[in-house]
Amino acid sequence: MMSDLYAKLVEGVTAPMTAWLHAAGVEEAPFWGPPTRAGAGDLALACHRYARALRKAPQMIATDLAAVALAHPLIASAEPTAGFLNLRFDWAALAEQLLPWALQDPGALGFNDSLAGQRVMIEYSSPNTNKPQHLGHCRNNILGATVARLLKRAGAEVIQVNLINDRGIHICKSMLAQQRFSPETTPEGEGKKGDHFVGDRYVAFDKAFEAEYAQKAAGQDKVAFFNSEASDYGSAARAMLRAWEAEEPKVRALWRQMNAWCEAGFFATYARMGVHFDRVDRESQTYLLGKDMVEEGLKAGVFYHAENGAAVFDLTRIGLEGEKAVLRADGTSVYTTQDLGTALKRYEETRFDKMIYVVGNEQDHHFRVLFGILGALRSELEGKLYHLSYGMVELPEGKMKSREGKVVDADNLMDELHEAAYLQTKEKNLESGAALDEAELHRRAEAIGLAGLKFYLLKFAPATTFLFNPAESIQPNGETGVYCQYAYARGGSILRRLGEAGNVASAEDFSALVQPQAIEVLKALLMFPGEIRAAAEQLKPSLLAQATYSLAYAFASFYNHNDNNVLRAEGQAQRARVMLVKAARRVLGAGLELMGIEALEEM
RNA sequence: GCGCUCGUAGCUCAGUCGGAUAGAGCGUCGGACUUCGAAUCCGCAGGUCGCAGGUUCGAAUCCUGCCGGGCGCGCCA
Repeated sequence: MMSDLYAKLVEGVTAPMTAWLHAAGVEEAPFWGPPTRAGAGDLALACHRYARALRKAPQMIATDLAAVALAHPLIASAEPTAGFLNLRFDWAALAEQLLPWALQDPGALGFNDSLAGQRVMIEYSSPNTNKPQHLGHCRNNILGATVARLLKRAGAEVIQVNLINDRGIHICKSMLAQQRFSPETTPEGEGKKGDHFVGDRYVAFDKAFEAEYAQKAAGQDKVAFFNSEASDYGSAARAMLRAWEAEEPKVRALWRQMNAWCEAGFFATYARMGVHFDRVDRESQTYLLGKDMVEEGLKAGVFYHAENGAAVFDLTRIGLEGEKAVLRADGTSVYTTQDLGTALKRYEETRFDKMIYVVGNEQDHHFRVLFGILGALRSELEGKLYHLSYGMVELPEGKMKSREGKVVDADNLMDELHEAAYLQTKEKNLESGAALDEAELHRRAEAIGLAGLKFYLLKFAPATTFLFNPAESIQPNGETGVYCQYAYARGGSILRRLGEAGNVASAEDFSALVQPQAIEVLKALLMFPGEIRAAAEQLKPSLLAQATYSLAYAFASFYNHNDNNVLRAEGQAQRARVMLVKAARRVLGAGLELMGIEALEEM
């Protein structure tokens, strides 16, 4: 079975009160939630809104409802306060159902069927093959991979797709630099990852062009200079793009080689991050798509010809201003054209129910336009397209600017986090007297470094622009992935110490779980599935990170408090606590897994 | 100029389909290791929720105006 115990519980507890309100003439469904006031209980209802309809003071309504609520066996107390009704669960009684559920039911791990039968395609990463990935790509990759896992957990069939931009003027720049400055070199020869090798060429081109610009056209518009005949480098790059489009064999061979190197580097990075795709599209294969859609749209009146002959879409149709060209006056495509074609091709091939684009918020406008046009062309696509927009990542030193070389390279970042985690782990294990071999230290360091990075990238709502603090990310204190890993490992340690006594799957008496720390763990376990479901529905992995942290925090508080000692407990008290530890670890493990974080048995 | 978005504690961020005394982490300060791993834990202090109006039983949340930051507004990608 797969159930959300909390949802069931709330349903069961509130049904009689809903019926009571209904009988009294309240139409709307009452909104129950945790009290906003700390310590006020487990479930609350604001009764003020019914005062008018019932011609009764809120406090009186709350008092009447309290009597109804108390009839339920799992309600320990019902207090009317200032027009609010605050309910408290009987946790010891609830634990009797809750712990077996948390130990066995997939629903406790967040499995649900809210998207069952739905096919969802999610596009993310989408790098350009002219330079290695940086911190911004990390956020994109981790966000995309985690959303994909959340959607799967909600029962969806998920297709993860990467659209690699492997063509265009940017890759021609790298190609040109390679051809002119270092034709015989290879990544292997230089001992470099292919994407870094190609990135070096891109930088070399830019340097050469800057020198030319400084010499020939300083002070003038740089882009205009690049696009003019006056620039040798600009002209050569454009000539190479034309040669590529004409499928000139030598240019194509160089292009294939450069892209192969770069992609090999990308996929090594993906593998390290635990990211994988079901499908890889390349713009070299998609950039001509969409033209026939424009033809079709012209006939249907969705597009019209501007004065100079360009095919355009009237943006006022979708509440925006101006018009958007989908074919230039000379009949060639623009970026939007291929996006239209790619989207339709994917839809025809997969018949997705939903298509999610994980792309930075600087493209918010582009996607409004794209979705508007697609909806006008194919009404069945309306409501199926979603832009998962996310904010930039800033650094303690200031904003990331690729132009100024102020970027954090993804591979270097992972190396640095690994190194810091290695030193930390080595030190802690020396303190405790454990001598670990180097291989094991590095294995843990890698898991810890990545946990720090991933959790930090997930803990903020996608729309938030946030400041990434690398040192903070791998701290074992605070709201971090490492903290969650540590709680999991500590739970494992307790179970190892228990040995045979840890083989417990049931208990008769849960009254040992009345300590506040134990109740907080039960509460976190109970709330977890709803948070996972919300994370999937709202495409907000930050809810997953929060729910996992909340559980880790409650659990840490539990095993640190002497009253909850498991080893020294006996009989039913020990059995109940063992179940709690196992349940917490099981669900904690699920949270980590959903974030793509490795759960370590020991740290 | 227009559009979108943000402005909450010293710092980084939750909370925003209106609900009670606005939360968390870090940092500061103060505690807890003969007790399941002190990488963990417990506690104190800290906020006129950018400003000014409005809507109502009730506003960080909704509306209007203003101030300040970010991102966009191409027949670029």
